[in-house]
Amino acid sequence: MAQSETVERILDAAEQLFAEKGFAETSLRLITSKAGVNLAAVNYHFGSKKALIQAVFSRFLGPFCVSLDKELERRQAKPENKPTLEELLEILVEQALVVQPRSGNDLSIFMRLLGLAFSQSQGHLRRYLEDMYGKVFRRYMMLVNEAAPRIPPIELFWRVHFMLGAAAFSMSGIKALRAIAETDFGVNTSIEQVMRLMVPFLAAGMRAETGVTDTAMATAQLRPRNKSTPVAAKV
Amino acid sequence: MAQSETVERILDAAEQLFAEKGFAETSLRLITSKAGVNLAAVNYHFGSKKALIQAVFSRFLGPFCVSLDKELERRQAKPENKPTLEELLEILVEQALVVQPRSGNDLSIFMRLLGLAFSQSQGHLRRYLEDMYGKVFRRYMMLVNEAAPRIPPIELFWRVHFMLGAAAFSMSGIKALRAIAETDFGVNTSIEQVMRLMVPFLAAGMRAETGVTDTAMATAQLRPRNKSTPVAAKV
DNA sequence: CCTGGTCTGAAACGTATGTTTCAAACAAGT
DNA sequence: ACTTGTTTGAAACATACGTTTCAGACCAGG
Repeated sequence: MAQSETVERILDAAEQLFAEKGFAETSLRLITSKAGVNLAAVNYHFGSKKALIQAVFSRFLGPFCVSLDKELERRQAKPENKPTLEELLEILVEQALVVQPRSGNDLSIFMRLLGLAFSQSQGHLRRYLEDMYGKVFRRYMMLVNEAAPRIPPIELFWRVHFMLGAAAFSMSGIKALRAIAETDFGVNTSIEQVMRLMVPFLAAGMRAETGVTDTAMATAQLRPRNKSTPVAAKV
Repeated sequence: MAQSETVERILDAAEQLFAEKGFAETSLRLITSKAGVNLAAVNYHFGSKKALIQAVFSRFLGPFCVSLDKELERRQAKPENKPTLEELLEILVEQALVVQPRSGNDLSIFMRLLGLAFSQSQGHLRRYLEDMYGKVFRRYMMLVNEAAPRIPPIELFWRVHFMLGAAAFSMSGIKALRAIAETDFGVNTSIEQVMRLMVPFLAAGMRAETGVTDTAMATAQLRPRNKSTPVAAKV
């Protein structure tokens, strides 16, 4: 039995091309030719293009979520020093960095794929992610709520998604934006620097005074969830 | 000569479908059947699908940019009371609302299209937008710099894009996110409420303490631009 | 050295897409 | 009313895609 290096090469090529061009714009022929394997290999190993997309996400989001979940659990275990908002942000960055051992695979690919998952083709992928990684997201939200007790939980829910959007969007266009920044200001901004610039921006936004006036929204609490957990944003 | 109502119907249908499904996932046949016109009409009136996409953007971004540019010029004209960051945010929201007279066309479509322009198919559309609306963006950046004099301009450049990302992303998935918020918290959040929640979040992020340590970045100033203005993010 | 299942190579299939064609329908100018 | 240029309708075209097929290469186990 040939140990299939082919699978990894397909995943590598697909990951890179998806991040670069999106899902619909990336054909299987382009993927397989970049990977140097046969066209049929995709359908043989993965079954379909949809399954390939999910496999790409599983490979890079799975370890991240497992690692993040462990870290969050470790923080929850000692309630004497609860993490601040800044620490909660840094945990995300840190875990995202830990999980990226593959060559030529910087964080921008990670974030860009994540952004694509939400913005493209509202169908199978979103659902797949929802019930796959909802648990981690809810654990994270609980810690956020504890770190910002003065802000209504529903407002924090939205702020977390504003945060996610800022990160995903910036990383999506990071290549073009860096070029523009260099042209306009004459200095290069590395990806790590951009991420570091993001932390104070997001942390300040998270702990801004509440903008909620509606009393129903101000008092709404996170409901317990008994069934499987359809939550859109994980990470 | 028949005054072409067909063109408008195509643009309406295309705008809605693009926002819903993305560009590659929306076929011309779907557009024309939704618009109730013939398939050939698209290529007759617009020449190609690419040109149709650009036409959709021109129709909704053009008036917005013109209107925004006028408003910004009016503010610059009286330097005695410069706009605050909050006011600069509200100008954007206000102008976006002013420009939307078409039926069934809420702000979420506007923002979602904008997000798609950046995240999808890094090719023709981005370039088209860049040299079309760069001027307005630079005028806006100047006012932002004056409103937050303690923050290095390059950091403000990035923060404006974080801002844009938060808005575009949230509005992209607004439908799903609203449903989740309702399930999780039992309260409905209207689109207007979401936008209002965004203002304090973004304003606080914009005026957060600088995270710049590098002296080259701290002192970098916006360079004058003599040639045509390739700037990625407008709005 | 066979032999079994695992995997690859090259080609073909069916379908959907963007685009083109061309005759017919229409509106306006004279 | 007739003609001319403009717009539509229906069909066809070429291409690219995801998927399937199947003969054969590969490599373990006997």
